[in-house]
Amino acid sequence: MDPLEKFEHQVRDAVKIAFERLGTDVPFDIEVPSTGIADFAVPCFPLAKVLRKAPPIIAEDAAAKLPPMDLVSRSWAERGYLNFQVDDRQLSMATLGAIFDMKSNYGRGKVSGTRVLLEHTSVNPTGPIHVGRARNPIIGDTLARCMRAYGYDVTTEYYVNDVGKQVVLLTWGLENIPADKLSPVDRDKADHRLVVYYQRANRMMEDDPEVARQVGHMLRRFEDGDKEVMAKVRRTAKLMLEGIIESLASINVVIDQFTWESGFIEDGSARTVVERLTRSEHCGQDQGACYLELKPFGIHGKETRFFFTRADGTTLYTTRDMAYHLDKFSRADRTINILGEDQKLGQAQLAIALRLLGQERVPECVFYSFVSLPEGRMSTRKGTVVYLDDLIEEAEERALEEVRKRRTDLPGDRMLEIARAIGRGAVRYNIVRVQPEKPLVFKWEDALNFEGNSAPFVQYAHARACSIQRKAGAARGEIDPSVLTNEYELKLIRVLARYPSVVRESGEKQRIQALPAYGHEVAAAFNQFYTYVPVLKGEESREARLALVDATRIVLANVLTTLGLSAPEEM
RNA sequence: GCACACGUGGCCUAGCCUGGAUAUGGCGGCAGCCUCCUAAGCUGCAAGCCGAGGGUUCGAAUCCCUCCGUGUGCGCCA
Repeated sequence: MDPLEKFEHQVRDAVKIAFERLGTDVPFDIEVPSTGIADFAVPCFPLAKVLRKAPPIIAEDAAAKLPPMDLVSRSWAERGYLNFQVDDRQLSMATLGAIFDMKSNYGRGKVSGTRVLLEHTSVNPTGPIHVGRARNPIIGDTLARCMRAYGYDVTTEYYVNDVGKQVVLLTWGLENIPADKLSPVDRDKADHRLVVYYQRANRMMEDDPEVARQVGHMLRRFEDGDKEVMAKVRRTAKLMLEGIIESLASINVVIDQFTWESGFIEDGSARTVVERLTRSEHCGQDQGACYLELKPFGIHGKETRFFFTRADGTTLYTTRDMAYHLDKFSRADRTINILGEDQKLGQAQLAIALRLLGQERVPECVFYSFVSLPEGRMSTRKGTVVYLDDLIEEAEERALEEVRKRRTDLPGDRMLEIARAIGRGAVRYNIVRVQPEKPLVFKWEDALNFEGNSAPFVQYAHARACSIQRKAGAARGEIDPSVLTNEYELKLIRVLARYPSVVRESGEKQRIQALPAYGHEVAAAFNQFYTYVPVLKGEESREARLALVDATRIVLANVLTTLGLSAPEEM
């Protein structure tokens, strides 16, 4: 339930009537002025041509022809715009009414029943997640939450890459490298314990042709479908995955399902894709390897051929990915992939190939730019990586310092709990607040920012609201919103009223960065209210103000939850 | 070379899809605010040819074209 809806409808109806009285029925826009000059505005410029009059005159004329509106307190013409200010009392009642009716559901859209399969993360199980890759689960999980809030039936999925040289190499390393030849493990966690084998195996393969031969042999057995090798590799991937899942859990990312790449080899569906593609008129062969010529489909570059088998007939990653997408289409109405920008060409090729298979559906993709370090690109080999686990640990430690400074009264475990909420939240918030397609340079000072536009800023406002409520004691009876008349109260109410439209923006249009921005706006409006308007000593306004605090608390909690952040009751 | 993205005060960023009033916030800087609900807060000040140039339009940060800069891709890798 959107409290602003009925106001906008009334404005629209009234403007339609006014324009008709001026002799036109051209469609018009209603906008929300960014300057805050009015609640709604209708630009009259497009009518100038039709009515052969200057826009300011049209606005004046139309303003004079507006029918009476009970939800609007003021309407006026200004610089070619028709402006409207909604009635404060009506708005307060509608907004607080909607929030108290819906509580934790305030802002949610209608349940649509549309099944969405959202694939995200899907990092190769060869090492711990580093902050470059961490953009993926954070964007994916936040988008999933936003879409659920808007009413979609969302399932998240991780596509586990347990096929190919990387995991085979890691598996070889686990079997053949004695523990005493390894560099020390920096963290007692499955992925960190295993990655040293991967790094070591990589070096050994480069230096020693015999190792390369052994790994090559293992890979061939794997691709021939050797059950023993496949099971071994899968076990390795599973082990690594445990560590990755643990890291994800620490930033509140939970994945609903895991699909294993090797499954598409086992069940023959990758093979079926090959057979069907081979029948395409665009299919060609180069020394036994099959490809599609994609030049006619707008693919540019040095290589326009899209290979889907090797010379020995075995399938490639993209072939299996096609089988995976056909499987996804059978399970959901919409499929969304969160991918790094390096996947763009691959996805374009995939989309064309799927169409050649007769598929009308194509996956929707959200691409994000890479996170780099000030000194350049992250690379596991060069050791220029920051692991997500290290970032989280650092964030929590920094947060704990801050909590200790402020709250000497709390027991240690409570401090730790709050520090966790803050540290982890700060990490997520700082990733989602910028558009995915913008490049991101990782800087500790930004990632650990606890003030201004940050998660702790929003969480702090929530904690303040809770604190007032704790001190207020028993709940009130009926409240009269018409006593909420000062500028801080009204500003806050106007912000709270917009939440449903922000959920629509982030969930339907997939612009998740709108949500943290809105959270900041609510918190800022509340902090101003908090500074200048006494609540507990609010005398005859006390009950109404307590209701406003409660409404704000509900909205802040809803925003935080949808962002995957916790809403601490004290900080 | 070709393709795709990004370029907004010293730094980071919203707005771009769907053109409209004075371009959104934050960090940093400067100056203030705690006998009163948690100062992770609040107030004020300084700081912008919205990468450059052209076009479309009554009107362009927003749409189109060219150029410059940065990133990414163009494997019988995954």
